[in-house]
Amino acid sequence: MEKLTMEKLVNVCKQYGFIFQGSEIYDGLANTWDYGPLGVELKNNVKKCWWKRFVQENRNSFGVDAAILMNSRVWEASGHVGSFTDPLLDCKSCKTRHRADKLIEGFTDEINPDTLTDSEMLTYINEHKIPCPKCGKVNYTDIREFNLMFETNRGVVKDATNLVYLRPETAQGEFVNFLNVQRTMRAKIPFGIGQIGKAFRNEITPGNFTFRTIEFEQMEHQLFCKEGTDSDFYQFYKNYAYKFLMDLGITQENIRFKDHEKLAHYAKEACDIEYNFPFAWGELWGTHNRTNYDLSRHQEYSNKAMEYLDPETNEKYIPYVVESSVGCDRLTLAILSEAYLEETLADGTTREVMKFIPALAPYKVAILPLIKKHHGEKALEIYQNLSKYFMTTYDESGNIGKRYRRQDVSGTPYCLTVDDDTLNNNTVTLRNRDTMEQIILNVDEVIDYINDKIKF
RNA sequence: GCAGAUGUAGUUCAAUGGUAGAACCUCAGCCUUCCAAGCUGACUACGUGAGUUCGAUUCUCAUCAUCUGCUCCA
Repeated sequence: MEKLTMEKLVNVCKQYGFIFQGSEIYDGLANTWDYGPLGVELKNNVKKCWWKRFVQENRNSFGVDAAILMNSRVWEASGHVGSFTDPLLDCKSCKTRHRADKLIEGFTDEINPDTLTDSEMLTYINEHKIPCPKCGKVNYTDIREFNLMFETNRGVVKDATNLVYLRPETAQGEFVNFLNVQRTMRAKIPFGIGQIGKAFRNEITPGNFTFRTIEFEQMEHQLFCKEGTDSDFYQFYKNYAYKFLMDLGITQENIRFKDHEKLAHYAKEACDIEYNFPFAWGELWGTHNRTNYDLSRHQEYSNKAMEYLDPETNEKYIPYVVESSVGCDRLTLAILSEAYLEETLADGTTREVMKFIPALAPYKVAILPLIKKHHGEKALEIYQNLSKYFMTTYDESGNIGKRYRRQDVSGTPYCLTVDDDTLNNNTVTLRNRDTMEQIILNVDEVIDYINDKIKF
């Protein structure tokens, strides 16, 4: 089968109700996307599975849902106000855009561009005649700072004193609540805080479908531990993430580890799991050993002790943090591209099918009356009952084969047909999307049967 | 933000300086006891704005969006 193209995937998502362009009737807004009826179910299921694995199933792990708007001093402490900006300049000769700090970095090791102001960087570049990487000329515009944080204003009057930011990452919400969680949950180190939430970045670059968007959802887990145990936990969470992806049905050939060549200033160790998206390999999941950088910074900026008192040794220390961070939208995109198949069946016909694992499937079961006139009433009755337990859909339009195909491309793992036997003996036929096998069940057994299959 | 390409029903494609056809999909009806069958009918489109013109979906410009490549990616 030929490789799935991004264009095809976008089309399928739109056509079958997974993902639509944001604000579409107004010609959209670049890099925003809306999840449709099937997409929101899929994404919610992704979140449920993650939460289960990273919060629910670990007695030393706790969830939070922090506010998107935070005191601006949080972002001063995190470094985002100062350095979440790109110093950009354009080459006037060939119209390419470059980062001033990267130009200097590539030119010399003698000077750290982070210590220079914009005008000093520009002066340095021009004095040393650092050539444009594209055309080799030295003919640059001025440097313009581009801050990736969205800004808004608290209160009715817009001025600098009430500037607030939409959070560019969710992690700070876990850090600032470290003490609250530790105290209220009586947590002992090592313990973790998990969070799922939106973050916002004013990206200027286009982004392959939902891969890079200006508003996105992160699923993050911060493990607070003692220095010395951090590297072991770092290794553990790398593998834990990998295993989770396998369990979601991602194929091994499509993911790989990639260690960061250059570490961020806070990080001791950092590794990405990349996914082989239809457009290219792309970063999906980061595992970072952030040391005690974040909590130390918050201690410094807030003047609150971010220390943990070890009850056994009476030792006080600022914990190390091992972060496991995955983009929910990217993971959902990976799952979508993984699931879509154009399949040739044994009888030579073809079908489009979304092969999600049952736990991720938007609808778990479709109720199909074989003949609308004869079986519709009974089928609706079954629908009403099953929909109390899981997402159930109902379709009475067209012949039975057509309805199976519709469910195939929606990713519904089970189709339940209601026929004369249902009316006479209370049995239904359950058809499996992947194997095409049909089994006969008593209608009362269906809930238990499906609940067992959709367990994650 | 740069360069290139693209923009006609939900989708895939036509035609045309005198406002557009089809197939599939969808919906309704008939038929149908298990994998896209058949019959009848219905709905739906020239991305947006300006200019040229008697008249623009068609030509020009702008804009918006998407795709590909740069660039970027704590």
